[in-house]
Amino acid sequence: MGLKKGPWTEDEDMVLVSYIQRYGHGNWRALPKQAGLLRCGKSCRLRWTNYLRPDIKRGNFSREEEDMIINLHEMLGNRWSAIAARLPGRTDNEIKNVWHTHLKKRLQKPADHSVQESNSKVRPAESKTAQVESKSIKLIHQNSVEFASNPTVMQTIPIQSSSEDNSTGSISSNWSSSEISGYDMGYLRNESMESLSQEHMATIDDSFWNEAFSMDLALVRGDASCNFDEQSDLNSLVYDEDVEFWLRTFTEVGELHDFPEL
DNA sequence: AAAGACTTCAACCGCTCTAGG
DNA sequence: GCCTAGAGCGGTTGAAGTCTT
Repeated sequence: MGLKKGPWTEDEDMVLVSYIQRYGHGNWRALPKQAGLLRCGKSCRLRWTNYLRPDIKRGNFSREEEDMIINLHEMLGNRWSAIAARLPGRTDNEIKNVWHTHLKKRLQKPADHSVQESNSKVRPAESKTAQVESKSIKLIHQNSVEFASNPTVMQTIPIQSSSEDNSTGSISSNWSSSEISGYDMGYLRNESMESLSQEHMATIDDSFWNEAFSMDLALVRGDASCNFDEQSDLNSLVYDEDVEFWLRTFTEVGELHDFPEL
């Protein structure tokens, strides 16, 4: 009712910023009236959170940020706010725009070798090993774990189950933690959830995923390492706490009752 | 130089979630 | 348990800028 729409003017920005600096923004609906703005509270909130907030980082996204978005999107899907929470100074709206205008296209470009390489890590459904990967999630259901996908040397981890069936899983030797996080978390959630039985699905609620995805940012970036010693047997398997976390998680979710060897 | 096509991104829309009464 | 208001979220829109013909 008589409220202004469309782009904000500098004057409006100044009014909004000075009001919030002085009084805060406890009640967005009341704010424009009290500040003397002909805008709805929602518009003020969006303008503040997406543009005027002092901790907003302006300017182009770095390659590192873009890579992070791609990895996080693979894991989280279109949950822009969740992705934004992992990129300090960036807003969900900004990330959403960058995704639609740049990153989606970048992933579709077949000629770009570096992108292809990146895709092969984070888009399991499109990789050559998709069939193996699809199989691997089913193995989780069958009391085993398998990080299969890499044509390099595989190591085998026998999983002790509660039943008589000692299924065998394997874990590839040359995987970095980013591959494990970006890859397995993504396909676990998006590609293969249907592969889990209903009873297992029932045990996976949002709190599980929230917890899982709030893991160390370094893992997402691929800074951390979790390489496995090819020469070693299971007892000397090298792993870091993130890998341990995931193994424990699989244990809980997929009824992998324990990893006695670990 | 002009017109149309394309791209970008701030802002809006409508739905969902949550807290409080 | 129901209702309501406020806030948050993801999808969509459209104005402005840029590129192409």
